[in-house]
Amino acid sequence: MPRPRTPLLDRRRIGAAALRLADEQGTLTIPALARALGVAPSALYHHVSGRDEIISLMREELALTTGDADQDWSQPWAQSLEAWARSYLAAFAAHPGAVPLLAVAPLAEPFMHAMYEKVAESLLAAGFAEAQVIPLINALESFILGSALDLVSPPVMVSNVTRETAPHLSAVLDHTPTDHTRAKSSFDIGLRAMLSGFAHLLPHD
Amino acid sequence: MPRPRTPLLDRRRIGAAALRLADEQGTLTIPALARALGVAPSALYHHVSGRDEIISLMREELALTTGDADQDWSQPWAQSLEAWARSYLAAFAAHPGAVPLLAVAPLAEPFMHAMYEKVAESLLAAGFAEAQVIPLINALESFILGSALDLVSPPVMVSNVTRETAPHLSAVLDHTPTDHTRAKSSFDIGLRAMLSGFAHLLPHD
DNA sequence: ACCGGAAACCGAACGCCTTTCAGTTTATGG
DNA sequence: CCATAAACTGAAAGGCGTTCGGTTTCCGGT
Repeated sequence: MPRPRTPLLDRRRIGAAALRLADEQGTLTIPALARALGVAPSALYHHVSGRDEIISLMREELALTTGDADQDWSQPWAQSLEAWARSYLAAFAAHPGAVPLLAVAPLAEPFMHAMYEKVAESLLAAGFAEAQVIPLINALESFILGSALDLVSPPVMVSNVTRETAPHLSAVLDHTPTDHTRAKSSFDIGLRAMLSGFAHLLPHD
Repeated sequence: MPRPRTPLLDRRRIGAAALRLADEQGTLTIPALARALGVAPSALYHHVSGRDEIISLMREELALTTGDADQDWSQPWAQSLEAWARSYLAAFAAHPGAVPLLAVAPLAEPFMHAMYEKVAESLLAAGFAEAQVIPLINALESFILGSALDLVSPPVMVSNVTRETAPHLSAVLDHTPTDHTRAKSSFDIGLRAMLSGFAHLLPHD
């Protein structure tokens, strides 16, 4: 078969299809991706260097399709940061099947820089020390990523054995939902705790 | 070749060898694991159902070799929790090459229950509501897991382009180390923030 | 308007990995 | 003591990631 009159592939389309596929199937294979794109597997290698780069493109696609533009950075820093964290998690949660893939992938720089710049500006304006800003962002990001993994991990089954050998654990588990609201409320409580902890680092506090 | 007089394999040895191998090589393949154990690849399938179960065994091994026994749960809850979190992260950090594998693996229940029971007891005694305990533990665990991934992720390179387009980000990056102490201080600041945030949930506060 | 080179894709092939299965020898227990 | 199960081997199937040579189409310079 010949070269098509109009190209079938470009990096953007590859990333989008890969994200959709990984989200639906939970795995990403080159043959499946090529099939979804209507192309032979080898065609992909004219646009990307390999599977790892495809995963990077998935993260770019995630950043692009995530509405991070509709974010109000003029609010007080804590509200901005909370909104940022929630939209960040929501982006992952929108593609549950792809999270395990994206979690261990190195982040695509250029698309993160714009966000980072805004967060850094907000935190500096709030009075945080320059040496604190990156650790603050990293800590929050680690929490978000860990929460995303928690969100998509299979629900924890509690064996009946636990009841006799671990009374306190059983007691608190009785007060905990087993569905996906558990991960959501864990994120809520952790996010608020972390943000209120950040507030105590400010000088005038 | 025949059945050996004394078995060469058991689940414990498989898990230990897999953890060591993944830590050193960064990847885990059945042929390499079999080679390390001095057996044929097919021999492994008489003890485990497949690769996924081997990864579960790695987590068991991690829990077993981690000194979580030398933990003093009689301290004030915040100190106990901080010590727990630090030893948890240290366990991951001791096997950097295996972290990406372990991060996305479902956790091996029975080995977590003992720890969870202790944490739950400590938090209940401190006065936290029963419905809060599991979310608190989950939030902390998500942060720890995310930090472990951050710890082993390749150092973020800052392109020079950033300097003109993202002045605030550049400024704070100048005050941030690029080596692995960055991830460590991010964990420190996040952990303290989260714990102090937890304290505010207590009624008498 | 032409033509050489690059671009875009296909098909086949290689090497590796996971998993299965039939066979061989040794331990075990009733 | 012997049948049965356990522990391992070797070969083979099927899949995946990747490379490479081949074919057709587009494009830029003259």
